[in-house]
Amino acid sequence: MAGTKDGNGNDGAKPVAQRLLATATRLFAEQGYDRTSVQEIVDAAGVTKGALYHYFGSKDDLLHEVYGRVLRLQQERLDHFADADAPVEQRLRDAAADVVVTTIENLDDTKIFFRSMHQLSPEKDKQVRAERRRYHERFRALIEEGQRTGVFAADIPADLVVDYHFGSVHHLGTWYREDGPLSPQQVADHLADLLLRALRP
Amino acid sequence: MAGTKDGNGNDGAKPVAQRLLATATRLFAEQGYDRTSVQEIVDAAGVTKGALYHYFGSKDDLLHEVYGRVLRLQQERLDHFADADAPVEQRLRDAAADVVVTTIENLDDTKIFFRSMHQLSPEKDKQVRAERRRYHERFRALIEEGQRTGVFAADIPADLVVDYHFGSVHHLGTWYREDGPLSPQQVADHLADLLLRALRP
Amino acid sequence: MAGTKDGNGNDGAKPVAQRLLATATRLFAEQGYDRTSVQEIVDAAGVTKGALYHYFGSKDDLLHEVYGRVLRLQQERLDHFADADAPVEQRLRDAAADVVVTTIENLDDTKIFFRSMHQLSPEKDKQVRAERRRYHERFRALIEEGQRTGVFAADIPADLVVDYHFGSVHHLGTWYREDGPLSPQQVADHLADLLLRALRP
Amino acid sequence: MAGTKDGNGNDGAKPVAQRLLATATRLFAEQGYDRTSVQEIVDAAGVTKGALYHYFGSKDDLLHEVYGRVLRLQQERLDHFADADAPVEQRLRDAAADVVVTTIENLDDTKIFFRSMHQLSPEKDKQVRAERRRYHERFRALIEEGQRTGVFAADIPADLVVDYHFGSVHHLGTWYREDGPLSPQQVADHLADLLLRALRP
DNA sequence: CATGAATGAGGTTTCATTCAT
DNA sequence: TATGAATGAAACCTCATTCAT
Repeated sequence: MAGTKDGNGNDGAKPVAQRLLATATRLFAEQGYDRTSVQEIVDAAGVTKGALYHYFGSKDDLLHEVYGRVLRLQQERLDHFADADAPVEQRLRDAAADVVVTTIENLDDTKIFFRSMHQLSPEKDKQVRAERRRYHERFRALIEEGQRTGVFAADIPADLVVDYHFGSVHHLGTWYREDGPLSPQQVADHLADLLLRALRP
Repeated sequence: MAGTKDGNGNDGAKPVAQRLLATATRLFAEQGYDRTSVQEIVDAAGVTKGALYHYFGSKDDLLHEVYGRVLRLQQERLDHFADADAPVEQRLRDAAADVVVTTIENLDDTKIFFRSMHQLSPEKDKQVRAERRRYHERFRALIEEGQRTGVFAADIPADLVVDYHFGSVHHLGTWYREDGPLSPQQVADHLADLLLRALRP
Repeated sequence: MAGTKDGNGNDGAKPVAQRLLATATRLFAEQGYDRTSVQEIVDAAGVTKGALYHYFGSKDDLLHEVYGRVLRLQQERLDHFADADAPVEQRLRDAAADVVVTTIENLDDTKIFFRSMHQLSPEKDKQVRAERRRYHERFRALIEEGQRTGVFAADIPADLVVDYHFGSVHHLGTWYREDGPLSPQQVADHLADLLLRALRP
Repeated sequence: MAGTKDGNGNDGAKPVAQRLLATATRLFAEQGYDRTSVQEIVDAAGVTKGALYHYFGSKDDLLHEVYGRVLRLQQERLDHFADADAPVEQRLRDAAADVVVTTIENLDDTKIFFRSMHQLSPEKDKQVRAERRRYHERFRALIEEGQRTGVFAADIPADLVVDYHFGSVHHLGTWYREDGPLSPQQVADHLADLLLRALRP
């Protein structure tokens, strides 16, 4: 009786809601939000539409849940590294590398995040933008701190540097392959290195 | 009174095919490819669906045309700067800055490009990927040249650096606003600067 | 007042899928497959398009279902008569007459069958052809048996005789009228008679 | 300069109108009337739509022209054989065989004829039906003559016999293959034979 | 004679969502 | 909790025909 009830791949091991979310995440990442039908999701999850609408108010809700998970995760981790007791260049390096690793480890979620953000309903979009802004500002504060204390070059707007780094993070979904030559940590180290070098005074 | 009947953007001034393409570009950039219906495009362009399908074989074709235009433009400009007679750090800086300026100047096209690439039909997708690869390789060659000649740091994969820079270019559509504090040229100079600094040995 | 709300043929008495199939059959027979729109079918059946596509994968599927029904019916009946314990000329006469009667009794289905066969999708067409061939061969075997045993003229290809008879069956949809002078059984007897006479040695 | 003007397959050898009709006939036979678009016809004939509508009032007209040609041909030939100076059984045999041969020799036209008859506009349909009726009656008269004079069995309605034979003619398009084992003349002889044997008193 | 751009109605199909059970 | 039949709007696309040139 332990583990799964039946033998097919989509058994009842995980609670239905989680299974639906995981399936939707995979399909959204593979095909895009608009190209994925509710029917596909429930078929792949082995449930019926009624079940989906029991747990989620709409298809849009599913997308929002994916966002929520990835946003909470990244914010927590950024706070963790930014609050550490270390020189600012170390804290920035750690934070910059960590977001790369967690992005790669959750590549499906982040692909969806960056590609489908503009497909949320207006109200949810507003909410997500607010959380994104908070994240951006925390990261920017690190850069500004370094600029104030003279360890980073100050002749460049901190906002631009944030977008510079997140551009490369955003882009990971386009080119990173699990079976490529670099491990997530190696990519992270290289990208953090590039950022820190670019900020050398 | 010059041109045609009325003064707004949707009169009959431009040939129908061009008008359709321009309208589609704008709507795709604003709403995304999937969210934009053929009906919306033809209504906004002031023609009927029949006219659209007279000039374009499918909705997919419209997207492909947008891509073609931006790809040709960027490849031409990259070739121009990469072939120049100047030190490699100058050629890379110019190319890196130029792609930022032209991306901002064609922000609708490039937004579509980066967001909707994966929504092309398989055959067209293949074709676009091939052209993208050619672009990528030309850019990478510049970096490798600098690494070989010792003017750029050699302890980082050139491929990764290309994706590093194009991440920030890709990202422009997400944050750049015409009415923001920085002109396209200023953004370009800053981003090229960041790249060149990151590559200092 | 038995059954459901109203007394006309399109109430909710029959399950929706059956009602759709019956309606489609009638309309295909009257107007042809291509000339009958899905909208006409659902309007006549008193449901919406969504309902039709809930039960049938495509318009093509509807046609295929009609075929399936008539093919199964005719094959069963042919097998029944061909397997009987009687002289071959009796078995052939019975089979030949029966296919005429059942064709007339299901004239809508068979009209569609003969007129629209070539409008099936390639894969379904292949399947139908295979079943038709099986039917043809069973019928031919009867003729060949009579030819071998000397009760039928042997100087004519059995294949041709099968097509000779089925030509007249095929043709029934073109000229037979319910209110004409001959009952289905009379037509069947005459046509079987013609076939048997033509086969006299 | 003799013959054709240019080297492609659809040159100007034949007058445009004839070329259009021949092309339409082939396409209608291959794909059916409804499945063949005017665009396909003009593309295959190497002209433009304007040209087609210059010569033919509508797509329907093309179909009607195909019918007209085959109807005139068959009526002429039937009249010729029926008016001959020979015993009625000879005249019937010749007419019955001839319609088979000319049907096979114009199989495209006759396929269209039998399959698409019901797709004519009401007025043209009426006209075609009238000509068909005239043909049918001429053929029936031969049978009745033989029945009156005792050379044919009289216990069967002459109308039914006509449809019996024309069923097999109608059916030719379904099974006859140019590369099959029987020549048109052989098929014709066999089918005429079957008819005459069936009519033996 | 012939062109081909443009029309506008209609084609089949998909889909998120609801609701009686 | 969960089902799945049914909705109805909207999607992309096709086509016979017209008309200014």
